[in-house]
Amino acid sequence: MANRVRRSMPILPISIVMQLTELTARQIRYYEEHGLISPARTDGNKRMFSLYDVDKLLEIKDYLDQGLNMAGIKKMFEMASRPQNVMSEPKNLSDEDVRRIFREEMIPGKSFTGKNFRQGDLSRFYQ
Amino acid sequence: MANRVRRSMPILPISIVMQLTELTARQIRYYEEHGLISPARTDGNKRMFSLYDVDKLLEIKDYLDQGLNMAGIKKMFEMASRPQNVMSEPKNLSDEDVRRIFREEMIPGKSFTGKNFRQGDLSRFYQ
DNA sequence: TTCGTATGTCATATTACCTTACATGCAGTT
DNA sequence: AACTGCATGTAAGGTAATATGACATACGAA
Repeated sequence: MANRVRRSMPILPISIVMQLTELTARQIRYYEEHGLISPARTDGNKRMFSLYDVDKLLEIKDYLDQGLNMAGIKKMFEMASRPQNVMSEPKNLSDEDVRRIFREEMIPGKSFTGKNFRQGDLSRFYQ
Repeated sequence: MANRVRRSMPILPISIVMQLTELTARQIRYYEEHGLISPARTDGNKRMFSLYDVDKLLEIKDYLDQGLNMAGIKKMFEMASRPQNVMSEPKNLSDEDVRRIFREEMIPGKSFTGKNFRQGDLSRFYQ
């Protein structure tokens, strides 16, 4: 379907991300400082966030509620970003496969049903 | 489908709208001055645009290319925002009907196929 | 030419964001 | 109780990205 804004396009200023996530600027910057997100920057050094970043911030909130710390959350993201080794057989995945899997499993909004993603967080902003 | 950002939510600063539409700030403000768009404002008076606003700006560009002036474009928007009188019979539309028609015919992204909307303008920002 | 329209450009003001630094509340340790 | 580390609050000082208003300009129509 061709009618969905690119989730990776940096279009949101921090003020809007604060509203969408109910996080403070301090929190958002702190998470960036610890490598959990990497928002784009304008020429003038202002952070610009994508919808993908917003999804990630909501995940971070959730993990924090569950008692994880920065290091733990970072690990979770690292795990989620590589194809998991379900069986022990070598899979012989091509780069293209990896990219497809990443897209389908990691990027929220593609398959919202995976266990890595909670449903309903962004639902108030969708119609 | 529940997975589309509310098109009416003001989330975009003017700099991003400039990129998305390839309009200058001057142009965007001028169109607002003439009542073609009505972006929201922050507490500090900065304009914040919705995706709906972006669609409208792209329409304005198109109409300008076709030689319309501000007044003409405004009329077009007024026309598009009311249910057109296809047959001369009284239709007995309920308020709910009117709202549905408005949604389906006016709001871009719902039915992108109507003659009121050009396809492909925003396509580079969608996937 | 003169006029109107859409847009460019500049000056000046203010907001929204930046970084840095220090403060604070709390959970575990010792 | 005192000490530590972590996540967050908060304040100071700097600047990018807006805002408005005024004047300039290109161009087509009268």
